[in-house]
Amino acid sequence: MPVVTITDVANRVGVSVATVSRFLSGLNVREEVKIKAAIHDLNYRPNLAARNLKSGRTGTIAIAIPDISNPFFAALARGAESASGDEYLVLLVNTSEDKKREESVLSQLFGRVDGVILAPIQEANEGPSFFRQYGLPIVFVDRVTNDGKHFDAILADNQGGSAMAINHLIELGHTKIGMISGPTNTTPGKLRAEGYKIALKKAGIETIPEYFVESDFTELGGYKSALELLDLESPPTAIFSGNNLMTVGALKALKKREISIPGEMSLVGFDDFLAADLIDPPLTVINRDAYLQGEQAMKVMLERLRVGNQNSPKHSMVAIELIERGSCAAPRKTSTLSLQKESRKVKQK
Amino acid sequence: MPVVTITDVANRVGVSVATVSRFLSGLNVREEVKIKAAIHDLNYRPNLAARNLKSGRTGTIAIAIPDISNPFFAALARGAESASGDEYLVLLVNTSEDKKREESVLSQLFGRVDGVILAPIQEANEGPSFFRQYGLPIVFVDRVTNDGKHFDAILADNQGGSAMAINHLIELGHTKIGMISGPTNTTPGKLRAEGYKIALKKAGIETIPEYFVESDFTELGGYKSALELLDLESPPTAIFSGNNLMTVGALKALKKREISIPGEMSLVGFDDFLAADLIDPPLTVINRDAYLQGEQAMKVMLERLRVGNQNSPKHSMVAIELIERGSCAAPRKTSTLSLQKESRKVKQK
DNA sequence: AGGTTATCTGCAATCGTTTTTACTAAATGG
DNA sequence: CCATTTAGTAAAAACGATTGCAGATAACCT
Repeated sequence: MPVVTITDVANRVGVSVATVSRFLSGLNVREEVKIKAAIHDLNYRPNLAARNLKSGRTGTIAIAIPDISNPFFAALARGAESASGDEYLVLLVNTSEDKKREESVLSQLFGRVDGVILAPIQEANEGPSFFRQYGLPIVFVDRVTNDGKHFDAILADNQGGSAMAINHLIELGHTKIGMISGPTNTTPGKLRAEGYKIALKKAGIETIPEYFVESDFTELGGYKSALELLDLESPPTAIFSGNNLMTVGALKALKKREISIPGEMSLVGFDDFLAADLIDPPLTVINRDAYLQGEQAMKVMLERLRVGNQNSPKHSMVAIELIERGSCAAPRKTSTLSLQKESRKVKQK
Repeated sequence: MPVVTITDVANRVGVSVATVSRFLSGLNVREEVKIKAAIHDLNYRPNLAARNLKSGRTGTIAIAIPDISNPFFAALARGAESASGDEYLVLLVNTSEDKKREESVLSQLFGRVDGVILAPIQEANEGPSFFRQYGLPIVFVDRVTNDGKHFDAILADNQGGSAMAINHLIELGHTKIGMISGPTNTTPGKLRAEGYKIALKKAGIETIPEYFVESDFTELGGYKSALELLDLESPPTAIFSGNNLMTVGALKALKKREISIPGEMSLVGFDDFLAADLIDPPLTVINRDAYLQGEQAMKVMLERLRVGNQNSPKHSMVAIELIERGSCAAPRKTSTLSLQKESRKVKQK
C-alpha cells in the first residue's frame, strides 16, 4: 500500500512541497490547477498527525461523556456538534462512568484535540490537572469537579429542578415522598438529593431516612431502589427518581408489583426521554434542554479557543422545567394501619 | 503555558530522549525510578500526534455512525467499545445521515486512526475509496456501500426480520398492511422494504402502492408517514415501521388521531428502544442485538488489524427476533363501506 | 580472568507536514 | 526606464516523538 505524501504531489507537478502546502492552506499558487489534478489523481490525503504536530492545532474538539446510551448525553452531544460549525471535527468518547477510564481517555486525547467538553465522573476527582497546566481548554458540562471554578462550565439548576418536582408532589398533597437518587458523589446526584431534602424541609415535612435510597444512574439501579422503597413497612405515596434511566427502572419495578400509577403511586423523573409521553401513564418529568446545553458548551469552547485563557472562566446555567403529564395525582387515602405506622415513625424520631 | 516534552524529562534525569522513550514503551531502563519521578514532577504527557506520526500506529479506532441519538447506534457503539480491550481508544463520530459530512469526516480521520467501523450513509456512495487505497481497515456495520464486498461487514438480516414482522401480522389475519419505510437508498431501508414486499407476495397478498410510504429514519418522518397512511380512503389495519424513531413518530400520529392500538390498528416496529415495553400498549418489535453487532464489528476489526489485508473480507450476520408484546391483534371486522372500497381497489389494479 | 553473551545506552535519522527566510520574477509608478 | 512594491517560490528548520545502529556496560560461564 503506497502511501502518498505531499512530496509525491509536489514531484508530480514539479513544484516544492512548500507550494503544495500553501495551496492546501488556501493561499494563491501558480500551478493551482495542476496541483489540484495531481491530488486527485494520486488520491492524496494529508496526514493529519503530521499536520497536528507541526502546526499545534488539530481542528478537533472532543466531548467526553459518561454514557453514550443515555439519551440526555446523546442529545447534549448532538447539540454541541451542531454548534461546532465546520471548522472543527467533533469526536465523542465514552468514559463509562469510570474514573480510571476517564483519566486514561483524557491522556489519550492529549495532543490530538484542541479542547474537550467534559462531563466529569466525580467531584472528588482533582480534575484533569494537566489540561490546565498545558492550557488546554476544558468546558465542563452537566457536572463539575472540585476545582471547577477554574474552568468554564454549563450546568443546569439541578437543585432547583429537584425542588420543583418535590413541590409539585407536595401541592398534590403528598407528604410521604421517596427519592431514588443517583450517586451523591457526582454533581447532579448531590444537587438533586439536596433539592429533594431542602424542598421537604421548607414545606415542614420531616425527611425519613428510609425514603432516600441511593444507587447508580442506571435502569437496574432504579429498579432495585424502587423495590427497596416498596418493601418498606410504610412505603411512600410518591417517588422522585434521579435520572431518566432510573425512572425506567422504577417504572418496571412498579409494573412488576402491579402498582397503579398515579392511583397508588405518583412518579416524577428527572430528565425526559424518548417516548416518556407515550408511556401509560405519560410520565411527568423534570426537563432541561440537553441539546441547548450542548450548544452552549460548544459556544463557550469556541470562544475560549478564540481568546485563549485571558478572560475568566464562565459559568452558566440552563433553564429547567416541569413537564406535567399523567404520572402524578393526589395520594390515595391511607389506611388506618399505615397511618398508625407513620405516626409511630414520626414519634420515634 | 510551558509545554513539557520528552526532552525536558530526559534532561532532568540526565539521560537521552531515547531512553525515556524506551521507558515509555515498557522496556527496561536503568533510571526507571528517576524517570518515573521526573514524569510525575513535570506532569509530562507524551504528544500523541508526534507518536502517531513516527510510529504509524495511533492506538485508535473510530466508529462513524449516522445518528448518535438513535438508541440502536448508541448500543452498537457501546458494544464495539466493550470489545475493544484497553489496547485501543474508541472514538465516536457522527455523520448525521449526510453524505458530504461523512466524506469530510473520514478525511479528517485519516492519519489519526488505525481503522474505522462505519455505518455508511448511502449504498450509491462509492465508499471511502482512499481508505482502501491506503490499506486502512474498514468494517461496515448495519449497512454497506456498493463496493462492500471488498470490506468486512457485520449486518443483520433486515429482509428476514421485515418478513417476520409481516408474517406475524398476516397470521393474525391482516391483509391490509402498510409500511412506513426509511430511505430505500440505504441498506436497511432497501432490505426492509424488500422484506415487506416479498412477504406479502409469498402470502399471495397484493401489494397496494399507497400502503408503502417512504420517508427518512426520523421521528418526524414516521409521524408524517403514518398520517399519510391514515388519510387514505381505505387505510391499512396494520402498520410496520422501518425503525425505532419512526415507530415513535407513528405512535404519536395514532395517538393524535385517537386510534386505539391494537384495537383499530396493529403496529410492529423495526428495532427496540428504551421503554418500548412500558408504552401503552407495550410495543411488538423486531429486534436484533445492537450491542452484539457492535462487539462483533470490533472483533473483526481487531482481527483485521492483527493480520492485515491478507485474508479475504468477512461478512457475517447477526440474529434477529420478533418480540411479541401487545401492539398487534386480529383486525377488527371491517365495515361494508371500506370493504366495497377495498374490492374496488383490487379490481382496478 | 578472559571471553562470550545479554542488556542497556546515546546518536542521529526519520515520520509528513508547516512556516520562516531569503530570493526571484513580475507588476507598478513616477 | 529604473526604483519600488507585490506575488509567488524553494530551501531548510522545525514539531516531538520512535527506532536502527553501534558502542558501552554488566552478567554469565568455564
